[in-house]
Amino acid sequence: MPELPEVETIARNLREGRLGLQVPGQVIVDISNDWERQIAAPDWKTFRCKLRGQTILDVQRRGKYLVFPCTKGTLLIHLRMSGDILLVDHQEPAGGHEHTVFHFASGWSMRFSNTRKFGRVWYLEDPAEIYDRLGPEPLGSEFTADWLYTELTKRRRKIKPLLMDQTFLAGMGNIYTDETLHRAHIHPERTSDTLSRQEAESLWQNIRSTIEEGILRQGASIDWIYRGGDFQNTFQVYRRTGLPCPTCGTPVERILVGQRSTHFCPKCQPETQP
DNA sequence: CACGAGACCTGTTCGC
DNA sequence: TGCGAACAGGTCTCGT
Repeated sequence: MPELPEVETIARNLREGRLGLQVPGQVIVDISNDWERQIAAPDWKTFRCKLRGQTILDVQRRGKYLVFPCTKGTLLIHLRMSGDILLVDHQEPAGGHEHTVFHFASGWSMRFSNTRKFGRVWYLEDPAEIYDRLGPEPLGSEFTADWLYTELTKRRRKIKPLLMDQTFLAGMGNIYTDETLHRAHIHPERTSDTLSRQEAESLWQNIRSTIEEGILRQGASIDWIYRGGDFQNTFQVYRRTGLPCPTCGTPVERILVGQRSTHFCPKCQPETQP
């Protein structure tokens, strides 16, 4: 589910107290867990032991990871497809999918709701081991049009799976990739090294503007997972199969690319370079 | 190196 | 109405 804009929104909400509690400054008195596989590293016992008593100093984001720097090490959470973070009073009855709960000294709990159990939690002395495997941030200064063009040229991969490869670029998911490629008029199956300099420039521009708009709109809320955002109201192609392309009226098509549902306009995004 | 298939999970929606 | 199939915002591993 959550891609960069949704994770960024959650991080800001937790950091700024928009869910009723500011997480920075909270002291973790204990952690409970009813599904150990959710703890990716270290093992659950060590995780609980090491994190108990620590203070959360901040809430940040890197790629699609939520990052909680603590007194000693760093807590990281990846929400994957169906994860969410809830802040509630200790007394609040538990939902059915909250497998890891952080109990704060303030009487509040931070619960990791994770319906499909894909999400994972880490406690690391040094988060570099996660960061090192991630590509640049789309809104960061290392991600330039020059860099993108050069890197596209070095590979011969379909553009959509490449943009979603977190080691290439950190944060793009299925929604934002489909919307970005539509805005840039690039077919999702174009091979990366066939993009012209001008197309790479447009792609760079549209990656940034799509992500920025997603953050401004506080992400997308679709299906039964409501996150408060309204980016879904601006979708041009994502999950709009058969509906007219807002630009040219041609029905939006759905194909599979890299096993992922892919939506595009066959007229605005031709397979061959115009 | 690039790609496809399968795995990991539960819930909702769709088609007959 | 009921029931199985398809599908869902992500990532990992394995085989070709």
